[in-house]
Amino acid sequence: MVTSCSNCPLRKLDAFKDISGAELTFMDRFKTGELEAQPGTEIMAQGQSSTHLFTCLRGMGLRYKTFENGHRQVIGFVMPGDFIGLQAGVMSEMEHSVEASTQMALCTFNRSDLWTLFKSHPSLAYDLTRIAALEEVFLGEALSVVGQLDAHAKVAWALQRFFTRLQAVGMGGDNHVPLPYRQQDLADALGLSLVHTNKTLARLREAQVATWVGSRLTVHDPDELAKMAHIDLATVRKRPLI
Amino acid sequence: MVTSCSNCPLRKLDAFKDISGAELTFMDRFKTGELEAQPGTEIMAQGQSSTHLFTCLRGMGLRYKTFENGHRQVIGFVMPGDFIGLQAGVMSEMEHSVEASTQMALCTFNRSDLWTLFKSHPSLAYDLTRIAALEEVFLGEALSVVGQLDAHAKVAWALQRFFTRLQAVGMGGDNHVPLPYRQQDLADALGLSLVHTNKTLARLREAQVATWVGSRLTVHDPDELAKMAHIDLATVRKRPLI
DNA sequence: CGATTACTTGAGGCCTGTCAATGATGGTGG
DNA sequence: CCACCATCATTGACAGGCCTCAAGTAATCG
Repeated sequence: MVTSCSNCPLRKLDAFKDISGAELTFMDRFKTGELEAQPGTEIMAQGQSSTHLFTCLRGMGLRYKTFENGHRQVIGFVMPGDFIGLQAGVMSEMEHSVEASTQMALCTFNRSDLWTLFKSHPSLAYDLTRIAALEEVFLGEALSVVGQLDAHAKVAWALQRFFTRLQAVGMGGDNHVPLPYRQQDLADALGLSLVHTNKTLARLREAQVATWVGSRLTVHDPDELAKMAHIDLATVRKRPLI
Repeated sequence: MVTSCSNCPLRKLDAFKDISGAELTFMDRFKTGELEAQPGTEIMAQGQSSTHLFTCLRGMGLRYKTFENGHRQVIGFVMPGDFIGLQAGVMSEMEHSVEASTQMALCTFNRSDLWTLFKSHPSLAYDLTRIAALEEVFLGEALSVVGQLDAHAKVAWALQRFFTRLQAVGMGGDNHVPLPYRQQDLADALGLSLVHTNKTLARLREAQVATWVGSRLTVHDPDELAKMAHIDLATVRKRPLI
């Protein structure tokens, strides 16, 4: 049973931009199907091209790069509404891998239809560019955090981002969200060791600011968390959904 | 005296993709003029929108974000052929600032014409998306380097990237390129202190691998440099020029 | 119920930051 | 023409944040 783009549950959310009826109709043709991915599955692989592009419909995953020496950098976390494979779409291949952390449902598109999208629906093309620019903004912020902040602020920033992003897509209650990652994932995202990440999380827990236990992140003091993250208030942007 | 896009000296370079005559004609109309920027000048400011977009024609600059606590993260370095202001173009505002390090010549475009570009020239829109994706790739790589490598490898990576990128745009001789930045800029890009960056550069110099003195970077041993940078050989991509 | 995976906690060491002082260079004004 | 100042590069000493090593607990699974 495949949900049509017109009935997409994500599109009802406030976090995503509205699009016109004509574009919705195109999207329904653009979408070729759905794909279920099991936890631990690699959805796209670094250095490979792909005939398919995806949008995350349900579930969560992560993007990462691996070095030849075994080190891993988590580039970002994939959540409902995220587009996957833009790099494979407009360049020869992906520069990072994408892996499912939970079970995921993905909308699939044909890469070969992308050019049609650009030719016949410039507003969708514009949205796609905006998505790329948003990704660029996020990476710039991540780079800044990893480069300039200490471990305490790094972890606070990550939790803050998780919280607001997941709230925006309607997951979780008023002071908690699901967070089905491992501490190792967070450590690899922030350029910290697992041990130090663990100890930093413990401090945040003891300070009654945020508690991340068993796939659930509870934020007791959002203001304090944002303050520790050294970020001027979260520019929550409406994002295009493709 | 404004150079037309058809005669753009950059377009002759091997580093940039060719485009069709029709698109060149459009580019000539799209380009509204040129702008000279003096060293130290802020070209675009973090948090502001802009009516103009730019392409770097000559000279070099840098992109950076500043924290409220005064820390600065250099997001990237601007070189000839780089597009500036995509974020301001497709979103409300820039998330980082851009500043001239040397005197710069910039081609200027009207932001309001961007939509026309998307509507009438899908292949240019495609190129623009590709530019955004390339930026994303670079930031992902930078994030990985800053997050995972030690100071020695970080500096080696940066010098390696400077060298190949500047060679690609035809600046410098066969074993040297101009590098008109300050050590502080590099330190802020890599998340290192100025002092440690300086000492690391000294080690690379003593090891006869690369020497960066007085705005000139000389690479004595490219292979060793790439090896120290822990990067599987530099995917040198042709990039779109807009 | 042994094996596996993830989380937790302590101890010790090193990489890198901070502080501080000196040198080198270039621009400016008396 | 030289004293003065500002900017940037260099070098040494010292401290601390974070990493590594190591061991133990908890939870899940076949």
